[in-house]
Amino acid sequence: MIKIDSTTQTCSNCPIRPRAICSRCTGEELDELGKIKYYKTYSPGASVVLMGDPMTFVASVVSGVATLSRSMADGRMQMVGMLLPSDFIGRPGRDIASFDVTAVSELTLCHFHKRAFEKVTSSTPHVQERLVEIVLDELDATREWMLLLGRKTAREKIASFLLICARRLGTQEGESLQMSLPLTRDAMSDYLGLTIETVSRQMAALKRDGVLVLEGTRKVTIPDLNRLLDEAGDDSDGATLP
Amino acid sequence: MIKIDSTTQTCSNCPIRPRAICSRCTGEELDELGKIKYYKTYSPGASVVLMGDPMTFVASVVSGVATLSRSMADGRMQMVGMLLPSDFIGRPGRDIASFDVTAVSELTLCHFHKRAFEKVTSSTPHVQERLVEIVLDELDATREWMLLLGRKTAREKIASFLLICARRLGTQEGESLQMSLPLTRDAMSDYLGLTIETVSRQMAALKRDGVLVLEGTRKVTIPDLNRLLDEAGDDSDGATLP
DNA sequence: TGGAGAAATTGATTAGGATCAAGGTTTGCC
DNA sequence: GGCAAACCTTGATCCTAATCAATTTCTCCA
Repeated sequence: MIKIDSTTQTCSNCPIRPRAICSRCTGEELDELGKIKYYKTYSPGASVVLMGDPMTFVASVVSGVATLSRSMADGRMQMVGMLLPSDFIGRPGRDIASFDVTAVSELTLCHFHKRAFEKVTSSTPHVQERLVEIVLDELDATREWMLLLGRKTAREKIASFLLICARRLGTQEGESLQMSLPLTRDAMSDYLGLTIETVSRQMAALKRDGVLVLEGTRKVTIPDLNRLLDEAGDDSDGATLP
Repeated sequence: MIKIDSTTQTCSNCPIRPRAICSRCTGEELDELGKIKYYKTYSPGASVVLMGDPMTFVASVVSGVATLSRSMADGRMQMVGMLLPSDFIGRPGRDIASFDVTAVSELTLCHFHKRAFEKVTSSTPHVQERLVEIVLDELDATREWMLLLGRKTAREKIASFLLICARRLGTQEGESLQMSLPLTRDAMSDYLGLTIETVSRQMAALKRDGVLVLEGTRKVTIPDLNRLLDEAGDDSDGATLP
């Protein structure tokens, strides 16, 4: 029987957070799943799946960071999503991966066999409904990202990225907010549709202007979240992560 | 009882194409829906829903073209999707619209009350499954579009757009392919993350280079689809429409 | 059929980010 | 601790697409 640890918001029987899949699970529905899970670890840079590969599993991120991306024949590539702990990888009903999944840090996934997973979801209406919701959330976040890619300036893109990271990874520290960036400058440039040089320059500019404080290259402090929000040029504060 | 007209691939009882929602409906599941549908017409430029509005219906496009878009406080906007006949508008389980829907031509929608629709879907597993699939398709198309917005040149963007239009709207005409563009230059620029001037110039360039033939401003002939595919710089030929 | 307004094209100029090219810093490992 | 490789920053220059500014071409209705 699956229990939800309401403190950590993490399902105690599996690393899939309630918001990811089992928010309404009170009982045995996912029990079978718990029995068939297995863990797998990937080193930084390792490929989890390649576009076109058969997808025989669904999984959730236990620890580390992974990216979703698509690339062109000549090597240009665009990240289309970033996966943090508790995020879900998988396409119920789909057999072929439609993008690359790559580990950007030491990454641990909790796998489930896709068929078994599908068996559970298809026989459990509320899990099915939750799936539609998850995918709709992803779609919303992805469309938000389209606005960023198509219309925002480099500075706004960086600010938006920091904002998204702050929302998911930031910890309050008195007035300000602290976090450790999940991506290298290089991966950031892939995500934002920029070059690494532009990312570096704009980070420097935001630092110079007091929007952020950098300690080393990854540790970021945001002294004033509203200031960052302004810089991101965002209407909606519902920005989430594709 | 819903019947599927296999010739037109259109459900005879409602204008939702089988691929959109009821490909496996052989019987009464959607019967109730057929009774409660109603049609509504919008003139060009009219707003169907605005971001943040309560969404009390789901609908499908009967005729005309609509766009999905998001905009920033200062007026910059980005189209995030284009809806052609048979496409589906709606977010089962969602009460608030997360983008604007606008008619770009005379537009007729077939509406269903959302609650009634949800009742049908939630009690019909295979319709539920189909819903997940529809949203996953949209997600794939949207991610494909992210690659375009983030990494393609203006010329490649135009070529990609033409390719997508050709796939959905083109009619074989001997060796070549003909179609009528569904969007104005202005709407194209919104879709592609460009300005209207750049769209115009690149269309002219592609015409000059023999990739397309223009008759008036909307009628396009593609003499060689492979040439266009090259210009679009696309790996996958699975490009679909967000 | 003519004319007005919308839509599209074309030209000149500018600017934001890419590219090319060195240097600096971290990080990790022996 | 020292070294190498990866990662990051900074500078100079270039180029693509944006911006500003007129026309020109459609469209559609009186």
